[in-house]
Amino acid sequence: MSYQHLYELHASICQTLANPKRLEIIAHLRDGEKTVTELMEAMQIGQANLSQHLSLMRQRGIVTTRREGLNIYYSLSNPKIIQACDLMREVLLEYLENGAELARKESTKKETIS
Amino acid sequence: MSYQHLYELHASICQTLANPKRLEIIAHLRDGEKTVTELMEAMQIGQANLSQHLSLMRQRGIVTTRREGLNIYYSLSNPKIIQACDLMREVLLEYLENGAELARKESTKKETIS
DNA sequence: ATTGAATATTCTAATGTTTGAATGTAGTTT
DNA sequence: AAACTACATTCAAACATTAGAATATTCAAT
Repeated sequence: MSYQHLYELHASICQTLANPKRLEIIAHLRDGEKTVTELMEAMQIGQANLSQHLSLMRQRGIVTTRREGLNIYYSLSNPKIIQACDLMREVLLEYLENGAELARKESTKKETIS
Repeated sequence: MSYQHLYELHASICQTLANPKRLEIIAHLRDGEKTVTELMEAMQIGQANLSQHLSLMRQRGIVTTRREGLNIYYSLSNPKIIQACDLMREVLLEYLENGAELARKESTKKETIS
């Protein structure tokens, strides 16, 4: 298996997390399995679209399913997904704080100049 | 700031990692800053395209730059990015191992059935 | 001032993603 | 077996991403 191909697979994992609805799904599954209906009620999303997202996440190995009667329970397949999401969230928050700081300094600079 | 908006920002961080070339750039920057030319020589990529990827990564706060004469040095802005990438790589590898296992079991199943 | 090297930007065609509407399927209840 | 519930799939339009070609910018050397 070539490195190029590994990067592509790796990218497809990232791609799966690169959508606000899917991140929200992950947040909901963080504390245990949920049915599609439960997710649909918790989120603001149409049934078809939710199903599409879940289907993609299942294909990529992010979630697994279990049927019980009419309901299908979705759960995260690997706790490291939560860790990765949390880390990226931290990167985001640090960026926002930093960006706010930078913006403040920049505006001060401009004020000093003008 | 609404949760929806946070999910969107979070998704845009993930989106930035969701490309094989950009993951490769991150891998190259993992052990220190590099110029565009160094990256270009290390990777199989055109100059314009590399510049586009770097520009996107800079906008999203993934990398920072420093100019020295003609050269511009790029470096990762936050070590947590490496951690997040590593975690996702682990998720991928565990999935591949598992998938291989599943595929083996599935094929055994089919053999048993037929 | 001109030239050359390193990097960035713009434009565009090809390709990929997202979403809702409509329809299909699988299990359950009556 | 017919009707119902929970979920999945298909289709198509809107939108976003990717990459190369051409062009522009920025600094350095002459």
